[in-house]
Amino acid sequence: MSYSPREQGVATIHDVARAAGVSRSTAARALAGYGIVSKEAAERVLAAAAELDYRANGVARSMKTGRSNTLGAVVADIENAFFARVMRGFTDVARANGFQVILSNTDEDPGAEQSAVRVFQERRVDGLVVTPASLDPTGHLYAAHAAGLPIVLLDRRVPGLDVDVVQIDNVKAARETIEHLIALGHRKIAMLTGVTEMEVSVHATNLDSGVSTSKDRLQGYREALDAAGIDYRPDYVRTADFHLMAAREEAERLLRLRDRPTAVFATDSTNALGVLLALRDVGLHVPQDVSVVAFDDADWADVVEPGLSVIAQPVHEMGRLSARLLVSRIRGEALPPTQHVLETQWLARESIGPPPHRRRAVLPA
Amino acid sequence: MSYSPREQGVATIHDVARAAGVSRSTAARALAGYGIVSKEAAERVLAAAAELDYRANGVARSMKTGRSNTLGAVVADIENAFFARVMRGFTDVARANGFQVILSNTDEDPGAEQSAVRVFQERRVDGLVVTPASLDPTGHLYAAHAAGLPIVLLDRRVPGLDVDVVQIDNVKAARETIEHLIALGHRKIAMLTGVTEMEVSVHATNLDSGVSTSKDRLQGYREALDAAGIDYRPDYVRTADFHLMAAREEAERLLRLRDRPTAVFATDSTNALGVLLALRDVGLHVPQDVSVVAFDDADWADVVEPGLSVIAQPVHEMGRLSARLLVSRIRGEALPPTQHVLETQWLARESIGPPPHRRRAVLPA
DNA sequence: TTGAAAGCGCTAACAG
DNA sequence: CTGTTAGCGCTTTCAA
Repeated sequence: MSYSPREQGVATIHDVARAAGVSRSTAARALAGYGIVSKEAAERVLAAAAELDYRANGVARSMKTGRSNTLGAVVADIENAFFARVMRGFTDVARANGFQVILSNTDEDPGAEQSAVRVFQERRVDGLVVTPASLDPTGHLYAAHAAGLPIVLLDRRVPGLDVDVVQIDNVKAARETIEHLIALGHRKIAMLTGVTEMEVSVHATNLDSGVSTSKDRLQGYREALDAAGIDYRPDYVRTADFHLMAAREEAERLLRLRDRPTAVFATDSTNALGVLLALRDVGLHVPQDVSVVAFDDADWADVVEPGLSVIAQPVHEMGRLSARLLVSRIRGEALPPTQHVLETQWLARESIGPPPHRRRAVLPA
Repeated sequence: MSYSPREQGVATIHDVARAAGVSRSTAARALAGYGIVSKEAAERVLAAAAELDYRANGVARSMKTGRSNTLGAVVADIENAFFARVMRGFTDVARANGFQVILSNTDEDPGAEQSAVRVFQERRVDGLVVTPASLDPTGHLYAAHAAGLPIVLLDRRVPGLDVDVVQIDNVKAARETIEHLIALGHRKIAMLTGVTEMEVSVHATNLDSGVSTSKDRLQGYREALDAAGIDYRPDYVRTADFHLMAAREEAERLLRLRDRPTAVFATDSTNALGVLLALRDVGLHVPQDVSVVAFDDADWADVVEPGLSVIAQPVHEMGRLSARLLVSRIRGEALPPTQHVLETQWLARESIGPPPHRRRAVLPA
């Protein structure tokens, strides 16, 4: 009991070589399948390796080669269906290319993101995919990029960081959605969004310098209102974090406004769920009293009554493309950094309709 | 352009030592904070490290120490909300203890699981959490365990593998759920479940040798029926993989049986969603025509109409406990392997009620 | 309190 | 075709 029990795959290439009666180099060549080895030697090595249950030591290999065959993923929250699906696409492509994926949740906390990036650098990941938690303290991303680490930004941009970005056209998707509601006759359209930089963007003077998903979606919202000559009402724009109960509370506040909106635009599926819960709490009906529309085609969107109209993002493809970009950059196929804008899909279901004809100033019962 | 751009954190401890005018050993001691270093030396080293933006090379450290500070997670499908939440709990505790988490999806494919375990061993992870995709070809888990790698089984057992297991009492939870339906008057109770080992277990003669979540749930289902003197009907037990459309199709088949069940028990939230979709397709109402109950308290369970009654698993705690067990085992606090059975919670909502009084042999319209 | 030196297991010239 | 050799960057005795 005096050794550590952590002697998994205790056989080294040295042991294999000795058992096969060859040198370490020959054993290495036979095992990793490079260089030239005679058939008999290779067979003896492979047999010895099987016999000893040899596992190559990936750590030693990484140390020597400088590559870890590992990709780091820094996501906001793996519990959010959007990120879970994106990661699924990402890991599939990564694995198909021989890369493992290390995962880190930031919970939208820039500090957590910073330390995750640092740890990943120390681990010598070969590339990094990040959904940046903020615009502001991004020095760590610049530094990592400057140090030569391939980075892909997923879902969100960072100003001035010249790397590949995979996202959708959030401004356009939001604008078109709001235009759609306006065409139906709505003029009192509220928006429930995540916290990301909202505090900044709501008060920002120069919106078109904006980045970050929420900021873009807010901009699209405002553009549509502007074009229709509808005044922007700050009290119609609420921010919740990405947790269901927070969304529900904010939504309820929205629905209890004296001048209640006739439509609510939720920027993700958790917020949408919060809106639906709040509508029930308050006793309002969709779409007769309030129309609802949201980003992301959650698996339940077609099961709730009425079906939720959504802007579907190509979640898997966003993950897959991110992985492909990272892999090709790691392989040195260095194209100039590009912003990849994927297409969204509008899925019209039953949760939107014309606004109620008569304004009701008070809530039912 | 002749060097690789992959020179992140190019400064080594050697560079830091030289810049600080000390030896590598002293620099190492100062940086990692062990041994004894004079105050001035430490200060010079730290300053030099900051100046050079030094990042310790974790790969080299792992090579030397034999520890990677990394935990491997082999899960069936990160897109499934259950696993996503479990992983959230797991990564939180792992990170709090200084471990990174490497993730691998198996998609319920034993081959993928096997190669994932192999890769993790090669990467020299310090511990492994696994939701085994099958009972059968588990040689790789035995081998890894025998080689001294700490392993925790999550959600599912494997016969004879003497390691910590974190799960709920699936037999009991299923039995009580079915008993509840029987108490309401149901006698025609169907079950929609995942593929895991169902093919085996449905035809197995010796069910109580069973493992695997689905098998246990099936057993609980059968025990409840037996106790009530209700015959087991194979046509009432359908298996779908964990994808929504497959679940929907199987559920529809169930609902189109001539002798339609009056209640459906779904073993996870995706299957539950499939049942709800199928009910709508077929034009049946919950709970008047059919009662529905499922495992896992999905975030939408309270938003659909009527609210879905569920058996809630302590998802975060399952992940957190798995991580705690792994960490303490890695630290050598070796308790005997234990099976940790966590409590479920029955959340009664509106999706269950008494069966319809009159049997309808044909479907509406 | 510090430095020299050895070595973790592997890969990759290079020489044979 | 095969073996020798020299490290990758770090930690850790062991002497000084």
